[in-house]
Amino acid sequence: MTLGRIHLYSALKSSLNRNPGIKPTINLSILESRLQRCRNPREFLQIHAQMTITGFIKDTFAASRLLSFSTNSFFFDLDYSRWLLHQIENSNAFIWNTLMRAYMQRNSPQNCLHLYKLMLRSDSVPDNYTHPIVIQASAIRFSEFEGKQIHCHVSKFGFDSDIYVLNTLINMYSVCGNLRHARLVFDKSLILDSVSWNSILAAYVQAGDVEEAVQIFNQMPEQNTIAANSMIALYGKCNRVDDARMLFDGMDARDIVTWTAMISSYEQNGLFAEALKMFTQMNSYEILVDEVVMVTVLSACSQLEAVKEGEVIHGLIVKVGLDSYVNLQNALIHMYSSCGNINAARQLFELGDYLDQISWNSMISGYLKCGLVEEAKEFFDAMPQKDVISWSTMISGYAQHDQFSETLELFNEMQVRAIRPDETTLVSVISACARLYALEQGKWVHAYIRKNDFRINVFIGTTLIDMYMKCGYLETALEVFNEMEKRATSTWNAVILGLAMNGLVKESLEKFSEMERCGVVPNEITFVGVLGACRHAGLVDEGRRYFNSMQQIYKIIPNIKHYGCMVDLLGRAGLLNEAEELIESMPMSPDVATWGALLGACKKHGGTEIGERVGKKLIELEPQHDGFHVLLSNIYASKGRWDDVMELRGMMKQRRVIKTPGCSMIESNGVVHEFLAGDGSHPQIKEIDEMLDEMARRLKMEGYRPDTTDVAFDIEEEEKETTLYRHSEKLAIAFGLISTCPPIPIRIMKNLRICNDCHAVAKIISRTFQREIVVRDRQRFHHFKQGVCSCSDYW
DNA sequence: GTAGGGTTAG
Repeated sequence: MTLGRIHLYSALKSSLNRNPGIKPTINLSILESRLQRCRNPREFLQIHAQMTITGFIKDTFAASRLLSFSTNSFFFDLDYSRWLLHQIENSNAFIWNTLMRAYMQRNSPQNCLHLYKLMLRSDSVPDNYTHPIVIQASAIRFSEFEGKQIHCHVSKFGFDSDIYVLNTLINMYSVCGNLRHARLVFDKSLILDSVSWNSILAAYVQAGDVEEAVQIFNQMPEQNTIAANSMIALYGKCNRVDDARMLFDGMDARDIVTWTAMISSYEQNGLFAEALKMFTQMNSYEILVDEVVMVTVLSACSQLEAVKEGEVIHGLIVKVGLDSYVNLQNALIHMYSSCGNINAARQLFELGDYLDQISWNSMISGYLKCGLVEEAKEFFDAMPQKDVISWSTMISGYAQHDQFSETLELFNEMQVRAIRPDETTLVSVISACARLYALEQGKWVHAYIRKNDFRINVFIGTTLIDMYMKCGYLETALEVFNEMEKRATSTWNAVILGLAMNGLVKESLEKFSEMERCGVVPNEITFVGVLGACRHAGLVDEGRRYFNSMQQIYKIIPNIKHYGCMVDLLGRAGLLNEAEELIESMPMSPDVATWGALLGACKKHGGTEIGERVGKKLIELEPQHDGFHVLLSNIYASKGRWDDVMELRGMMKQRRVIKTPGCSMIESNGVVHEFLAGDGSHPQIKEIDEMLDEMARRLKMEGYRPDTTDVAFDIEEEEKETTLYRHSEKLAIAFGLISTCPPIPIRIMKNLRICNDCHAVAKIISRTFQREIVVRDRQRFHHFKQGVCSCSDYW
């Protein structure tokens, strides 16, 4: 197009040259009036040709009018203006500035800077307007290197004391993160105006340095609205919403930015209702709303799932004509889908004129939020363009809906398509590995992270620790922890929970002390870990102490999980009455898990009276739950009350309660093998049987007697032993002995809790076969080594 | 020509 116009220009010029007789005159006032009427490139080119022929183009001011027009006209692109600039013989700084500014307006700082270089090589000398433009260009490119070079030019050309130049320099250094230089320019500057103060304040605000920002703000000769607005926003970001509000209340001139900053402060601190209240208040002052405040308020509605308020705001957006902002469209899509109204979101999406990648991605996440995983996948597959976030949204969506195999599959597909995942994607993938116990996959992702230079940030690190802990890889988990530069509370939590889960109770509680010493504030989850640690080791007194200090020192109100831990801790220690009293004292209604803990304790400690009561209650509450029937039946069985056992089994049959079969998994050469109790379906069952016989022989030599107390069937002792003998974990151990070699531990995952007998057997096997055995049951880990278990037989 | 508010996708 540009070339076409230039050809057109040449044609016009030569035609005018061929008719020297009709050489029209042109002067400044004619030029102005003709430019004013100029509506298309042809007219413009005629003017240009005329100016060239008449030599009027040599008039620098006239030439600048021409160029300026071209940069503002919609029918020329800047390549043309640039060509035009090179046609001008007597150009000056104003002309160069005009084009450089035009490049900035069109978001092209690189062209702006390139032009500056050309300018330096030309006859034109930069003026006081030139440097602010190019400094801004390097700021937009976050290029401190370029900015510094221009800073040198500023000195060279003697603009050291131009306040515009200095203020732009402060801004550039602050944007590039060089606070020190920003401050240096500020301090050296002899004239400071409100923009200088606002700029240096902005530097500290951007860096999140509240203390320094407050100091600057207080030193300011006059605290203007712009500065106060930034301070409100900064307070909000630093969780100092009260300070923000105080400043807000003290202001006498508030504009839309002030209100937005305050509303967003509330929002960032989770005070969504307060944010909405502020918005209502703002409207009563008849302040004109804009798209920024609307986006903020819609986000509050999403968080509150306040669809009614969201609809009102939607109406307002349409009424004031802001509905063509794509950001607002997206915020609306998000709001509706967060509130569960996927149809409204879908409608907006389908009717939307201005959609972008975020709109598409928001729809995927909308479907996922509404639990429509398949629809999300269909939408994902149909997308014209997928970016990392599309992939990551879908991948984490699968993970959040417990579809872990799909998570890994989609991640693999991403690899096949050679799309580089980002940290967030990896977090979902690692957590899926943890949930699937897919240790090999998880290790692969860890290696992948290292190989591809991903930063192990807090999230990735914490997830890796969690995965390794859940897979029983303590050392690697701790290695990751030690290598991390930054640790959040959740990171400490992962270690505390993980160590406890793996039976290292002492170490777990030590980590908690270390956390306190490091000044990291524990949260609810930390205490779930700490109390869980106490529970695993039966540390009743410590447990009570932590339970109290959690409330008194850290002001954490115990939740149902904390109560559950305490009930379990007390119950397992045989303090059945105290456990039951604690349940009675709970402010919230106890859940099934809490009663279940008590029931388990009753089974362990023969608390038949409480057990029967609790068991019956639980069965009433959850008639389909197999575990409670089994526990109660075990309680009856241990007392030889076979009639009650039979009755219960009849009831189970009648209610079609299916007892979850014990299932153990073991990974060998990257393949996961599954064994059910009494399972004879494995292709290597013959060898497994032989190994089981060998195991039995050695066990006998060790003087082992089968522990049949967990077998709740009214059958002969010998038969009980046979049932025990084929428990899924024993099959898996036998297979592990055949298929893996020392010193690699035999790693087994079990869906239920390990029974007394298998526990005893695993201990002996670990000694007589000189093999480490790691069993992860649904509660915790058991590391068997040299005849001892990490749980110290307390579980 | 320089300075302020933001979220919407994981």
